[in-house]
Amino acid sequence: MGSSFHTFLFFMQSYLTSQLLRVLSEMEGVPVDFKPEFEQPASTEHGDLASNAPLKLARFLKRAPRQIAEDLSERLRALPLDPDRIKTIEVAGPGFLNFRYGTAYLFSGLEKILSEGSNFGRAERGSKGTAIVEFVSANPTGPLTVGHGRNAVLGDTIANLLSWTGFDVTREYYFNDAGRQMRTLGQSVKARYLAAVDPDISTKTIDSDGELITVPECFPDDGYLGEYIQHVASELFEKHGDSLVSSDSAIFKDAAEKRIFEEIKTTLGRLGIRMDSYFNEKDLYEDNKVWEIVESLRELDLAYDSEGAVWLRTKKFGKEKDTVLVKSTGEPTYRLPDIGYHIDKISRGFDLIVDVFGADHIATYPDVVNAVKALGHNTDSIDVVIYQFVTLVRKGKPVKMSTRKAQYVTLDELMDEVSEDVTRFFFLMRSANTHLEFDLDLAREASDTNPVFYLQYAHARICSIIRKAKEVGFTFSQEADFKLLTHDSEEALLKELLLFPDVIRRAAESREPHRISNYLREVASQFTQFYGQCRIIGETPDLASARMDLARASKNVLRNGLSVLGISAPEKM
RNA sequence: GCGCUUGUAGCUCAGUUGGAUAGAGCGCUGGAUUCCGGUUCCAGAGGCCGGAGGUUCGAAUCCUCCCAAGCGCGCCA
Repeated sequence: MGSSFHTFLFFMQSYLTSQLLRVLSEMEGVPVDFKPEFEQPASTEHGDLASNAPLKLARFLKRAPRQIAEDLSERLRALPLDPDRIKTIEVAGPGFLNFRYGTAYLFSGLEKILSEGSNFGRAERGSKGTAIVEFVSANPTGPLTVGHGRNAVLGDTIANLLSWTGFDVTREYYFNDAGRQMRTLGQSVKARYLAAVDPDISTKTIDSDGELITVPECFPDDGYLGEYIQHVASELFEKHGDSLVSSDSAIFKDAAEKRIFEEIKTTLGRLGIRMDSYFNEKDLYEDNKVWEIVESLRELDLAYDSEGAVWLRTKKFGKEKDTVLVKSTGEPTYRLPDIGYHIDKISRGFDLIVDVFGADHIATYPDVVNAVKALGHNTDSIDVVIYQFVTLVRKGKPVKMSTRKAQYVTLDELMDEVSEDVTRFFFLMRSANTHLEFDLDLAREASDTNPVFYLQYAHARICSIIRKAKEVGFTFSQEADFKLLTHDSEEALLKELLLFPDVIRRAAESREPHRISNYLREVASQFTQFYGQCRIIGETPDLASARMDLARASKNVLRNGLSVLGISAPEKM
């Protein structure tokens, strides 16, 4: 089964830590709780793994760091270190200890990549407990937009990462089909329906971001102008004729909601996203749960009445102002059910609760977490991932977008234009924390300037080599002798491949999928360098099979990595 | 005005949680290649890491103050 708990780096670091501690225990002046640290040097000249222990120890031992480094390296050599694992120790720079891996250990890693196949880099399911990732969570008022797309892809990939590192993951979509937004939706549909029934209905013009639009007289001022509203309306007209003219707008709301939700699910499906559960905010109002929360907050003096509304004392959480929890109409603002929702998730016993929110929530989500905490719940398991907004760029200029009105690019349109794989990748190739500039011209390009194709091409090329070998009937030796892999590019590639489980782990822990895309680019690059310098077919059977195994291992890592990102790994392009 | 986030090569962005000479892709300049897929590879130019202080052996990274951008700031979510 999976290996990621005992990753290659983990093995090396714990081995070197134990050996270093052994040596340090014989030296005077070393603090008892001293823990050596390791890092992967930026430059290969500095070896495979480096420790700054001598630098850290300088102030305790009152000796020059380099001197300490020399001393330590002498003592480590005298142990001696296992040459299969560590080939060389060097003292360098201001006092670093640089270690280089032994090839025997690298080759056992290669065997592992091949034998674990699609599980390489994956930890045992459930070994870390359970996690819930809440994402998308758009209310069904219209098609998903590009902004939702970033949320969806980010959430789904974080869920993948958590699953790969051993969590049993639930993907949840939280929505609200009550409230003002949805009423407006119903009214918008009804107005369009009435216009379909009676084409001569009186109209008015409204201003939408400077554009004048003609709508029926009864169309709500902040109504939804998207074309899909008219689709739903004309469907209702075709089906029911004019029999709904005097119906309540709730019927129209329900019809629109059902239709829109189906479309949302279809859109998510195109991206390969399947939710495990849909949580309707409405359910929180059963058993009076949310009202009990208000009472509890009152008892804690965190809620009070004023101007006919109930207020949350966010000032106590360090905010400048208090905020409304229940409107004077008696309707809660989103904060209250959100508090209830998080308490619900905590009570469902998840070990990790991840929320994926847009930058517009950045200032408000702490209120929710603080309230949950004040109510006596442990909020340590809650982790909020915030992503910045997306700007579509065409021909170097930003594409204008206005979410509420008719003028926006839907996620479906984006996928139609640049494909599902490219959409996912572009959302994942930058850290969530930075503004994403989505260059449509670059995304459409099927060349090496487009990073997705670079990765997929490397995979397809390996598949092609395998096919070719079969075609020409090339014979490999039974068992590959990895010792024949002596070329620099072979060793560099193998070392890169072995990092995969660690990259997965770190990306999962920091909830940063972009680390995977960066890493895969590196793998693809290392592979093409190897490919450029070393031939496979045509070499002696021994060398060819060793290299073929290295190529297969590369294919395995590329495929596993792409599958974490939810992107296809084509055999041909 | 206040809060959060961000500021790194011409452009888009990484930067292993404080390490060594700050990197990649694109673009630009120059080269390579009879080949298992030219959707390739190599080299070069390009930087006051927004600015100024501070912390220490060591700062793009941590602290303070400025400057700029994005998001938010009592009954939208």
